[in-house]
Amino acid sequence: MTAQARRQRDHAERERLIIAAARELAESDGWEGVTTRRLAERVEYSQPVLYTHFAGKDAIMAAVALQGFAELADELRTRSGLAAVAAAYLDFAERSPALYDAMFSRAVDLPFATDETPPALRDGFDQLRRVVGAGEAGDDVLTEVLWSALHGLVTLTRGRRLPRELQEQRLARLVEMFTR
Amino acid sequence: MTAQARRQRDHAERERLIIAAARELAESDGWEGVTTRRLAERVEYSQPVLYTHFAGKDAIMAAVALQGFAELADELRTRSGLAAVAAAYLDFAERSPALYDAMFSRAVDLPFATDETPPALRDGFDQLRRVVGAGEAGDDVLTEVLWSALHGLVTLTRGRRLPRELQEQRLARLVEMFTR
DNA sequence: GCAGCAGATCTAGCACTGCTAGCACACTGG
DNA sequence: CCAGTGTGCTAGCAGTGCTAGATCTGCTGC
Repeated sequence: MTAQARRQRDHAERERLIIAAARELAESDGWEGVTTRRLAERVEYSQPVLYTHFAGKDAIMAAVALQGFAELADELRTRSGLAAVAAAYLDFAERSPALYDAMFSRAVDLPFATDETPPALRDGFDQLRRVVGAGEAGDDVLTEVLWSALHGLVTLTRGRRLPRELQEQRLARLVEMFTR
Repeated sequence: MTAQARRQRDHAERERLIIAAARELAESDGWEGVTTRRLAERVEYSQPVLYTHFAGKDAIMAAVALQGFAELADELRTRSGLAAVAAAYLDFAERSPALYDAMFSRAVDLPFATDETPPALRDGFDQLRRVVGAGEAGDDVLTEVLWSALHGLVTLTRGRRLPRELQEQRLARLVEMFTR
């Protein structure tokens, strides 16, 4: 029994290791640089081991994304006011681009906007809703618009479609529009 | 001379063919479904022929994107008013998802937001600026915010992060914020 | 009209990707 | 100490973008 328990514990520990390694690798080389071989080498196992933990590369990205949802929600929760929360959102995306990609850009097999949506993800959305104007009808729509604008700023900037320079001004304008 | 001229003409013609085939293939199977082999088969040549026209797959995507910029700018130009232009933008993205991806989401080797930015791309941005409120200082920033919001709506919806259903309401809210 | 050259095109292959089948080993329980 | 289970490995499949070298076509000058 203890042997089996230890095995389970080791298994879970190795799973954390894989997720952490994938995240680091993605953050330094981008997700296209995260190959099963490089990842396996990093955790000092052979590739097939990865598949005893995850169904495939997509599932690994989903696991990393899930971590990100929790972290983002936590960071947003500590701020009060629309300006601070929105700035924290952009800052998060800037600080952890690969993590942000896994969460919001990459095609990943997670149930969004349904009943089985992960709590952490729902939590992050709630943080946005909190500062948009509480309680009124149609708030979800307004929150979604805010989210879209923030997400657009992030992706257009990262994709070099928008220069990084004036981002503060854009954020200020956006916040202004939502506070009137 | 005529022989060489004809050869150049044929070459240009085949290049158009490749771009069209890539676009069709991407629109039906997504860009990850556009492989050099499938593309070559479609135009009835071998893969290496593609490399006499383009430096690589990225360059092919860039060529397709360039077409898209021109088409989008044309469509936006025919509308008047913020609501109509914004709706046309979303409609374009909805109708040609792969084209839109090449233009705004995929990592593509095109000079954005610099002096050598393709005229067609600059033109599209000008169409947005036209309806945001003409002439005033800081209009570029405001236009960029609008663009970001539209882009965010497109990508979050396509990535299944937002359900498609309430898109008209989101658009209406967004337009409302920009018209006050 | 023909020889020879030049350039365009193809076949074959490289190094890589995600993923999997099947074997070997080590560790567990008796 | 032995049987059996289950874990992890080696090797390989089918596919990717891209390229080197041979081949073959068609033009050019005699």
